[in-house]
Amino acid sequence: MHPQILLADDHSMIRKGLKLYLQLNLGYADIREADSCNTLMNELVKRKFSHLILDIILSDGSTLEVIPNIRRVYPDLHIMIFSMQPADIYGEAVKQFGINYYLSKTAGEDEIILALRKFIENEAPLIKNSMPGIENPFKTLAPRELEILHYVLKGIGTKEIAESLNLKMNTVSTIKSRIYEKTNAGNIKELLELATLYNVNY
Amino acid sequence: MHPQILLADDHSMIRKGLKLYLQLNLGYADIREADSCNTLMNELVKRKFSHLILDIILSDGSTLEVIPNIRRVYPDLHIMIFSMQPADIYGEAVKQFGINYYLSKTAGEDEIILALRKFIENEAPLIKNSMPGIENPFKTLAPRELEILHYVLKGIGTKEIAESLNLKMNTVSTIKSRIYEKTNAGNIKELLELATLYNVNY
DNA sequence: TAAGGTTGTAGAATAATTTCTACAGAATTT
DNA sequence: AAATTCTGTAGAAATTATTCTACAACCTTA
Repeated sequence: MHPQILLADDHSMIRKGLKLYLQLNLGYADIREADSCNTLMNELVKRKFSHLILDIILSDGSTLEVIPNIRRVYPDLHIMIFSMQPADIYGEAVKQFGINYYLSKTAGEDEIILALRKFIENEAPLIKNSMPGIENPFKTLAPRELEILHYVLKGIGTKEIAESLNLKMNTVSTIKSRIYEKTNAGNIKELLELATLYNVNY
Repeated sequence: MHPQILLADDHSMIRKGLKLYLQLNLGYADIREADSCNTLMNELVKRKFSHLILDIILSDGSTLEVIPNIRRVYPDLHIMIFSMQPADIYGEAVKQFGINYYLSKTAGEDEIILALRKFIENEAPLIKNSMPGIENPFKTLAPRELEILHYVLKGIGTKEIAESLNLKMNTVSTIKSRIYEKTNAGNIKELLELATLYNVNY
Protein backbone atom coordinates (compact mmCIF):
# COMPACT_ATOMS: atom_id res chain seq x y z
CA MET A 1 0.00 0.00 0.00
CA HIS A 2 2.16 2.88 -1.17
CA PRO A 3 0.98 6.39 -0.33
CA GLN A 4 -0.39 8.60 -3.07
CA ILE A 5 0.53 12.14 -2.25
CA LEU A 6 -0.77 15.47 -3.52
CA LEU A 7 1.16 18.67 -2.81
CA ALA A 8 -0.62 22.02 -3.02
CA ASP A 9 1.50 25.12 -2.70
CA ASP A 10 1.77 28.24 -4.79
CA HIS A 11 5.55 28.37 -4.58
CA SER A 12 7.01 26.02 -7.11
CA MET A 13 10.28 25.78 -5.21
CA ILE A 14 8.49 24.55 -2.12
CA ARG A 15 6.78 21.91 -4.20
CA LYS A 16 10.07 20.95 -5.80
CA GLY A 17 11.79 20.72 -2.45
CA LEU A 18 9.05 18.63 -0.91
CA LYS A 19 8.69 16.40 -3.89
CA LEU A 20 12.36 15.72 -4.38
CA TYR A 21 12.78 15.22 -0.71
CA LEU A 22 9.91 12.76 -0.44
CA GLN A 23 11.16 10.90 -3.48
CA LEU A 24 14.87 10.83 -2.88
CA ASN A 25 15.03 10.48 0.86
CA LEU A 26 11.81 8.81 1.87
CA GLY A 27 11.23 6.78 -1.24
CA TYR A 28 7.68 7.90 -1.98
CA ALA A 29 7.41 8.12 -5.72
CA ASP A 30 3.74 8.73 -6.30
CA ILE A 31 3.45 12.49 -5.98
CA ARG A 32 1.46 15.10 -7.82
CA GLU A 33 1.34 18.88 -7.53
CA ALA A 34 -1.15 21.76 -7.53
CA ASP A 35 -0.58 25.48 -7.27
CA SER A 36 -4.12 26.75 -6.80
CA CYS A 37 -7.37 25.71 -5.18
CA ASN A 38 -8.67 25.15 -8.62
CA THR A 39 -6.03 22.70 -9.77
CA LEU A 40 -6.13 21.14 -6.33
CA MET A 41 -9.78 20.25 -6.77
CA ASN A 42 -9.14 19.04 -10.29
CA GLU A 43 -6.35 16.75 -9.20
CA LEU A 44 -8.50 15.31 -6.45
CA VAL A 45 -11.23 14.20 -8.81
CA LYS A 46 -8.78 12.90 -11.38
CA ARG A 47 -7.52 10.09 -9.19
CA LYS A 48 -7.30 8.73 -5.69
CA PHE A 49 -4.93 10.16 -3.09
CA SER A 50 -4.11 8.99 0.39
CA HIS A 51 -2.31 12.11 1.59
CA LEU A 52 -2.70 15.81 0.94
CA ILE A 53 -0.11 18.36 1.99
CA LEU A 54 -1.20 21.92 1.45
CA ASP A 55 -0.50 25.53 2.24
CA ILE A 56 -3.26 27.81 3.48
CA ILE A 57 -2.77 30.45 0.83
CA LEU A 58 -2.69 29.40 -2.78
CA SER A 59 -2.53 31.58 -5.84
CA ASP A 60 -6.28 31.89 -6.21
CA GLY A 61 -7.37 32.14 -2.60
CA SER A 62 -7.45 30.46 0.76
CA THR A 63 -7.66 26.72 1.09
CA LEU A 64 -9.77 27.28 4.20
CA GLU A 65 -12.60 27.77 1.74
CA VAL A 66 -12.22 24.42 0.03
CA ILE A 67 -11.12 22.25 2.94
CA PRO A 68 -14.68 21.66 4.24
CA ASN A 69 -15.71 20.38 0.82
CA ILE A 70 -12.66 18.19 0.53
CA ARG A 71 -13.33 16.77 3.97
CA ARG A 72 -16.90 15.98 3.08
CA VAL A 73 -16.13 14.27 -0.20
CA TYR A 74 -12.94 12.49 0.86
CA PRO A 75 -13.35 11.76 4.56
CA ASP A 76 -10.46 9.29 4.57
CA LEU A 77 -7.91 11.59 2.99
CA HIS A 78 -5.09 12.45 5.37
CA ILE A 79 -4.53 16.19 5.32
CA MET A 80 -1.54 18.14 6.55
CA ILE A 81 -1.21 21.90 6.53
CA PHE A 82 2.28 23.05 5.63
CA SER A 83 2.33 26.77 6.04
CA MET A 84 4.21 29.85 7.15
CA GLN A 85 1.37 30.84 9.42
CA PRO A 86 1.91 30.09 13.09
CA ALA A 87 0.31 26.85 14.19
CA ASP A 88 -1.12 28.26 17.39
CA ILE A 89 -3.43 30.46 15.38
CA TYR A 90 -4.27 28.58 12.24
CA GLY A 91 -3.85 25.16 13.78
CA GLU A 92 -6.78 25.88 16.03
CA ALA A 93 -8.97 27.05 13.19
CA VAL A 94 -8.08 24.07 11.14
CA LYS A 95 -8.86 21.56 13.86
CA GLN A 96 -12.49 22.45 13.34
CA PHE A 97 -12.21 20.71 10.01
CA GLY A 98 -10.74 17.63 11.59
CA ILE A 99 -7.18 18.37 10.53
CA ASN A 100 -4.62 17.36 13.08
CA TYR A 101 -1.40 17.77 11.19
CA TYR A 102 0.05 21.22 11.06
CA LEU A 103 3.64 21.82 10.10
CA SER A 104 5.36 25.18 9.94
CA LYS A 105 7.51 26.06 6.96
CA THR A 106 9.90 27.80 9.27
CA ALA A 107 10.53 24.62 11.23
CA GLY A 108 14.04 23.20 11.05
CA GLU A 109 14.92 20.60 8.52
CA ASP A 110 15.01 17.75 10.99
CA GLU A 111 11.65 18.61 12.40
CA ILE A 112 10.10 18.83 8.97
CA ILE A 113 11.52 15.51 7.91
CA LEU A 114 10.32 13.81 11.05
CA ALA A 115 6.88 15.32 10.68
CA LEU A 116 6.58 14.30 7.06
CA ARG A 117 7.49 10.74 7.82
CA LYS A 118 5.10 10.55 10.74
CA PHE A 119 2.31 12.03 8.70
CA ILE A 120 2.70 9.70 5.79
CA GLU A 121 3.09 6.70 8.00
CA ASN A 122 -0.08 7.71 9.82
CA GLU A 123 1.33 8.19 13.27
CA ALA A 124 0.18 10.48 16.03
CA PRO A 125 -1.11 13.97 15.21
CA LEU A 126 1.28 16.88 15.26
CA ILE A 127 -0.74 19.62 16.81
CA LYS A 128 0.08 19.67 20.48
CA ASN A 129 -2.43 21.13 22.84
CA SER A 130 -1.49 24.76 23.04
CA MET A 131 0.53 25.78 26.04
CA PRO A 132 -0.86 28.43 28.33
CA GLY A 133 1.05 31.67 28.04
CA ILE A 134 0.68 35.02 26.40
CA GLU A 135 -2.67 35.44 24.79
CA ASN A 136 -2.27 35.59 21.09
CA PRO A 137 -5.15 37.80 20.05
CA PHE A 138 -5.40 36.15 16.67
CA LYS A 139 -5.97 32.78 18.24
CA THR A 140 -9.60 33.55 18.96
CA LEU A 141 -10.47 34.40 15.38
CA ALA A 142 -13.00 32.16 13.67
CA PRO A 143 -12.15 30.63 10.26
CA ARG A 144 -14.05 33.19 8.28
CA GLU A 145 -12.50 35.94 10.33
CA LEU A 146 -9.02 34.66 9.54
CA GLU A 147 -9.91 34.47 5.94
CA ILE A 148 -11.00 38.06 5.83
CA LEU A 149 -8.04 39.10 7.96
CA HIS A 150 -5.90 37.74 5.19
CA TYR A 151 -7.35 40.23 2.76
CA VAL A 152 -7.38 43.09 5.23
CA LEU A 153 -3.69 42.65 5.93
CA LYS A 154 -3.00 42.99 2.26
CA GLY A 155 -4.63 46.38 2.30
CA ILE A 156 -7.64 45.29 0.30
CA GLY A 157 -10.83 47.27 0.86
CA THR A 158 -14.20 46.08 2.09
CA LYS A 159 -15.87 46.24 -1.28
CA GLU A 160 -13.24 44.23 -3.06
CA ILE A 161 -13.18 41.62 -0.31
CA ALA A 162 -16.93 41.30 -0.54
CA GLU A 163 -16.68 40.78 -4.27
CA SER A 164 -13.91 38.21 -3.99
CA LEU A 165 -15.83 36.16 -1.48
CA ASN A 166 -19.31 36.76 -2.83
CA LEU A 167 -20.50 38.46 0.30
CA LYS A 168 -22.31 41.69 0.98
CA MET A 169 -20.18 44.57 2.11
CA ASN A 170 -22.15 44.67 5.35
CA THR A 171 -21.06 41.17 6.09
CA VAL A 172 -17.44 41.94 5.49
CA SER A 173 -17.70 45.04 7.65
CA THR A 174 -19.29 43.09 10.44
CA ILE A 175 -16.55 40.51 10.35
CA LYS A 176 -13.92 43.21 10.20
CA SER A 177 -15.35 44.85 13.27
CA ARG A 178 -15.22 41.50 15.06
CA ILE A 179 -11.58 41.16 14.06
CA TYR A 180 -10.79 44.60 15.44
CA GLU A 181 -12.72 43.84 18.58
CA LYS A 182 -10.98 40.54 19.22
CA THR A 183 -7.52 41.82 18.47
CA ASN A 184 -8.07 45.13 20.19
CA ALA A 185 -6.60 46.95 17.23
CA GLY A 186 -7.87 50.45 16.62
CA ASN A 187 -7.03 50.78 12.94
CA ILE A 188 -5.24 49.00 10.11
CA LYS A 189 -1.92 50.38 11.18
CA GLU A 190 -2.27 48.74 14.58
CA LEU A 191 -3.62 45.57 13.08
CA LEU A 192 -0.60 45.33 10.81
CA GLU A 193 1.70 45.92 13.75
CA LEU A 194 0.01 43.22 15.77
CA ALA A 195 0.16 40.86 12.85
CA THR A 196 3.87 41.48 12.53
CA LEU A 197 4.33 41.06 16.25
CA TYR A 198 2.54 37.74 16.31
CA ASN A 199 3.95 36.64 13.02
CA VAL A 200 0.67 36.52 11.22
CA ASN A 201 1.24 37.09 7.56
CA TYR A 202 -1.68 36.74 5.35
CA MET B 1 35.39 28.07 -13.58
CA HIS B 2 32.46 26.42 -11.87
CA PRO B 3 30.14 28.67 -9.87
CA GLN B 4 30.22 28.51 -6.09
CA ILE B 5 26.74 29.20 -4.83
CA LEU B 6 25.41 30.20 -1.44
CA LEU B 7 21.69 29.99 -0.72
CA ALA B 8 20.22 32.01 2.15
CA ASP B 9 16.61 31.37 3.02
CA ASP B 10 14.88 30.62 6.27
CA HIS B 11 12.64 27.97 4.75
CA SER B 12 14.55 24.76 4.50
CA MET B 13 12.23 23.44 1.81
CA ILE B 14 13.00 26.40 -0.40
CA ARG B 15 16.69 25.73 0.08
CA LYS B 16 16.18 22.06 -0.67
CA GLY B 17 14.18 22.81 -3.75
CA LEU B 18 16.70 25.30 -5.07
CA LYS B 19 19.66 23.16 -4.22
CA LEU B 20 18.33 19.97 -5.71
CA TYR B 21 17.14 21.83 -8.72
CA LEU B 22 20.47 23.52 -9.33
CA GLN B 23 22.26 20.24 -8.83
CA LEU B 24 20.06 17.84 -10.70
CA ASN B 25 18.89 19.97 -13.57
CA LEU B 26 21.55 22.58 -14.06
CA GLY B 27 24.52 20.57 -12.91
CA TYR B 28 25.91 23.02 -10.38
CA ALA B 29 27.26 20.96 -7.54
CA ASP B 30 29.02 23.47 -5.35
CA ILE B 31 26.23 24.81 -3.17
CA ARG B 32 26.01 25.76 0.46
CA GLU B 33 23.14 26.97 2.61
CA ALA B 34 22.36 29.52 5.32
CA ASP B 35 19.15 30.16 7.21
CA SER B 36 19.96 33.39 9.00
CA CYS B 37 21.96 36.56 8.50
CA ASN B 38 24.34 35.22 11.05
CA THR B 39 25.13 31.94 9.33
CA LEU B 40 25.13 33.78 6.02
CA MET B 41 27.98 36.01 7.19
CA ASN B 42 29.79 33.03 8.64
CA GLU B 43 29.58 31.09 5.42
CA LEU B 44 30.88 34.05 3.45
CA VAL B 45 34.09 34.33 5.47
CA LYS B 46 34.61 30.59 5.50
CA ARG B 47 35.25 30.35 1.79
CA LYS B 48 34.88 32.04 -1.56
CA PHE B 49 31.55 32.26 -3.41
CA SER B 50 30.74 33.54 -6.86
CA HIS B 51 26.94 33.71 -6.44
CA LEU B 52 24.60 34.50 -3.58
CA ILE B 53 20.86 33.85 -3.74
CA LEU B 54 18.99 35.20 -0.78
CA ASP B 55 15.62 36.06 0.64
CA ILE B 56 14.98 39.44 2.22
CA ILE B 57 13.67 38.11 5.49
CA LEU B 58 15.74 35.51 7.30
CA SER B 59 15.11 34.00 10.69
CA ASP B 60 17.09 36.62 12.56
CA GLY B 61 16.22 39.72 10.62
CA SER B 62 16.30 41.46 7.28
CA THR B 63 19.13 40.92 4.84
CA LEU B 64 18.75 44.53 3.78
CA GLU B 65 20.77 45.29 6.87
CA VAL B 66 23.71 43.10 5.95
CA ILE B 67 23.75 43.53 2.18
CA PRO B 68 25.67 46.83 2.26
CA ASN B 69 28.42 45.17 4.25
CA ILE B 70 28.50 42.19 1.96
CA ARG B 71 28.70 44.47 -1.04
CA ARG B 72 31.57 46.40 0.47
CA VAL B 73 33.61 43.35 1.40
CA TYR B 74 32.80 41.22 -1.65
CA PRO B 75 32.23 43.65 -4.50
CA ASP B 76 32.49 40.92 -7.12
CA LEU B 77 29.91 38.61 -5.61
CA HIS B 78 26.84 38.21 -7.81
CA ILE B 79 23.75 38.67 -5.71
CA MET B 80 20.16 37.72 -6.48
CA ILE B 81 17.17 38.37 -4.29
CA PHE B 82 14.68 35.51 -4.28
CA SER B 83 11.74 36.67 -2.25
CA MET B 84 8.01 36.75 -1.73
CA GLN B 85 8.12 40.51 -1.33
CA PRO B 86 6.92 42.45 -4.35
CA ALA B 87 9.72 43.47 -6.68
CA ASP B 88 8.26 46.86 -7.42
CA ILE B 89 8.83 47.96 -3.85
CA TYR B 90 11.88 46.06 -2.73
CA GLY B 91 13.49 45.80 -6.13
CA GLU B 92 13.93 49.54 -6.17
CA ALA B 93 15.37 49.66 -2.70
CA VAL B 94 17.77 46.89 -3.47
CA LYS B 95 19.09 48.58 -6.58
CA GLN B 96 20.67 51.09 -4.25
CA PHE B 97 22.99 48.33 -3.23
CA GLY B 98 23.85 47.52 -6.79
CA ILE B 99 21.71 44.40 -6.94
CA ASN B 100 20.14 43.88 -10.31
CA TYR B 101 18.64 40.44 -9.95
CA TYR B 102 15.29 40.14 -8.26
CA LEU B 103 13.21 37.02 -8.62
CA SER B 104 9.80 36.45 -7.09
CA LYS B 105 9.03 33.22 -5.30
CA THR B 106 5.57 33.27 -6.74
CA ALA B 107 6.90 33.24 -10.28
CA GLY B 108 6.11 30.20 -12.36
CA GLU B 109 8.49 27.30 -12.53
CA ASP B 110 9.69 28.06 -16.03
CA GLU B 111 10.40 31.65 -15.23
CA ILE B 112 12.34 30.72 -12.13
CA ILE B 113 14.43 28.21 -13.97
CA LEU B 114 15.24 30.63 -16.74
CA ALA B 115 16.15 33.35 -14.26
CA LEU B 116 18.38 31.05 -12.26
CA ARG B 117 20.30 29.96 -15.29
CA LYS B 118 20.71 33.50 -16.54
CA PHE B 119 21.88 34.66 -13.18
CA ILE B 120 24.46 31.99 -12.72
CA GLU B 121 25.71 32.32 -16.23
CA ASN B 122 26.07 36.05 -15.68
CA GLU B 123 23.75 37.21 -18.36
CA ALA B 124 21.69 40.38 -18.48
CA PRO B 125 20.26 41.74 -15.25
CA LEU B 126 16.66 41.05 -14.40
CA ILE B 127 15.77 44.43 -13.05
CA LYS B 128 16.06 46.95 -15.80
CA ASN B 129 18.68 49.50 -14.97
CA SER B 130 16.66 52.67 -15.05
CA MET B 131 17.67 55.95 -13.53
CA PRO B 132 20.93 56.06 -11.63
CA GLY B 133 20.40 56.53 -7.93
CA ILE B 134 17.11 55.78 -6.29
CA GLU B 135 14.51 58.43 -5.91
CA ASN B 136 13.04 58.42 -2.50
CA PRO B 137 9.38 58.75 -3.35
CA PHE B 138 8.77 60.70 -0.17
CA LYS B 139 11.26 63.32 -1.22
CA THR B 140 8.83 64.84 -3.65
CA LEU B 141 6.12 65.43 -1.09
CA ALA B 142 5.14 69.03 -0.41
CA PRO B 143 5.17 70.28 3.20
CA ARG B 144 1.46 69.94 3.70
CA GLU B 145 1.58 66.51 2.17
CA LEU B 146 4.25 65.42 4.61
CA GLU B 147 2.24 66.86 7.45
CA ILE B 148 -0.75 64.82 6.51
CA LEU B 149 1.38 61.79 5.77
CA HIS B 150 2.42 61.93 9.38
CA TYR B 151 -1.15 61.45 10.50
CA VAL B 152 -1.89 58.85 7.87
CA LEU B 153 1.06 56.73 8.95
CA LYS B 154 -0.31 56.73 12.47
CA GLY B 155 -3.48 55.16 11.18
CA ILE B 156 -5.59 58.26 11.76
CA GLY B 157 -8.62 58.68 9.53
CA THR B 158 -9.47 61.48 7.14
CA LYS B 159 -12.12 63.01 9.34
CA GLU B 160 -9.94 63.20 12.39
CA ILE B 161 -7.06 64.63 10.39
CA ALA B 162 -9.35 67.29 9.00
CA GLU B 163 -10.47 68.21 12.48
CA SER B 164 -6.94 68.33 13.85
CA LEU B 165 -5.77 70.64 11.09
CA ASN B 166 -8.96 72.62 10.67
CA LEU B 167 -9.45 71.54 7.13
CA LYS B 168 -12.35 70.12 5.22
CA MET B 169 -12.34 66.40 4.72
CA ASN B 170 -12.27 66.95 0.98
CA THR B 171 -9.01 68.80 1.34
CA VAL B 172 -7.45 66.03 3.34
CA SER B 173 -8.66 63.46 0.84
CA THR B 174 -7.22 65.43 -2.05
CA ILE B 175 -3.86 65.66 -0.34
CA LYS B 176 -3.96 62.00 0.53
CA SER B 177 -4.58 61.09 -3.06
CA ARG B 178 -1.59 63.20 -4.06
CA ILE B 179 0.51 61.34 -1.52
CA TYR B 180 -0.57 58.00 -2.92
CA GLU B 181 0.06 59.20 -6.42
CA LYS B 182 3.54 60.45 -5.70
CA THR B 183 4.61 57.42 -3.71
CA ASN B 184 2.90 54.99 -6.00
CA ALA B 185 1.36 53.24 -3.04
CA GLY B 186 -1.95 51.55 -3.64
CA ASN B 187 -3.23 51.47 -0.08
CA ILE B 188 -2.20 52.14 3.52
CA LYS B 189 -0.50 48.81 3.80
CA GLU B 190 1.82 49.63 0.94
CA LEU B 191 2.34 53.15 2.18
CA LEU B 192 3.42 51.84 5.56
CA GLU B 193 5.78 49.41 3.90
CA LEU B 194 7.32 52.13 1.80
CA ALA B 195 7.66 54.37 4.81
CA THR B 196 9.45 51.63 6.69
CA LEU B 197 11.64 50.95 3.73
CA TYR B 198 12.67 54.55 3.29
CA ASN B 199 12.85 55.27 6.96
CA VAL B 200 10.17 57.87 6.98
CA ASN B 201 9.19 58.62 10.53
CA TYR B 202 7.68 62.06 10.27
C1' DT C 1 -31.32 19.59 27.59
C1' DA C 2 -32.05 24.24 28.27
C1' DA C 3 -29.51 28.54 28.33
C1' DG C 4 -26.22 31.28 26.58
C1' DG C 5 -22.43 32.44 23.67
C1' DT C 6 -20.33 32.26 18.74
C1' DT C 7 -20.45 32.42 13.79
C1' DG C 8 -21.94 33.60 9.29
C1' DT C 9 -24.90 36.31 6.96
C1' DA C 10 -27.37 40.84 5.68
C1' DG C 11 -30.94 44.97 5.43
C1' DA C 12 -31.43 49.73 6.54
C1' DA C 13 -29.59 53.74 7.93
C1' DT C 14 -25.74 56.42 8.69
C1' DA C 15 -21.12 57.99 8.33
C1' DA C 16 -16.65 58.41 6.29
C1' DT C 17 -13.98 58.80 2.26
C1' DT C 18 -12.96 59.60 -2.44
C1' DT C 19 -13.53 61.72 -6.94
C1' DC C 20 -14.07 65.25 -9.98
C1' DT C 21 -13.74 69.81 -10.64
C1' DA C 22 -12.06 74.34 -9.74
C1' DC C 23 -9.27 78.18 -8.59
C1' DA C 24 -5.80 81.38 -6.83
C1' DG C 25 -1.25 82.02 -5.45
C1' DA C 26 3.57 80.18 -5.47
C1' DA C 27 7.34 78.05 -7.70
C1' DT C 28 9.64 76.56 -11.69
C1' DT C 29 10.72 76.28 -16.42
C1' DT C 30 11.23 77.91 -20.97
C1' DA D 1 8.27 87.63 -18.81
C1' DA D 2 5.15 84.24 -20.18
C1' DA D 3 3.87 79.61 -19.73
C1' DT D 4 3.56 75.77 -17.02
C1' DT D 5 3.42 73.05 -13.07
C1' DC D 6 2.76 72.56 -8.12
C1' DT D 7 0.22 73.68 -3.70
C1' DG D 8 -3.34 74.46 -0.74
C1' DT D 9 -7.94 74.69 -0.41
C1' DA D 10 -12.94 73.03 -1.08
C1' DG D 11 -18.02 72.24 -3.06
C1' DA D 12 -20.91 68.72 -5.00
C1' DA D 13 -21.63 64.24 -6.09
C1' DA D 14 -20.52 59.60 -5.91
C1' DT D 15 -18.59 55.78 -3.70
C1' DT D 16 -17.17 53.01 0.04
C1' DA D 17 -17.39 51.65 4.76
C1' DT D 18 -19.49 51.27 9.33
C1' DT D 19 -23.12 50.69 12.69
C1' DC D 20 -27.01 48.83 14.50
C1' DT D 21 -30.00 45.32 14.32
C1' DA D 22 -31.48 40.63 13.43
C1' DC D 23 -31.60 35.82 12.95
C1' DA D 24 -30.65 30.99 12.20
C1' DA D 25 -27.35 27.56 12.87
C1' DC D 26 -23.97 25.96 15.45
C1' DC D 27 -21.17 25.13 19.96
C1' DT D 28 -20.40 24.96 24.78
C1' DT D 29 -21.51 24.63 29.28
C1' DA D 30 -23.98 24.17 33.46
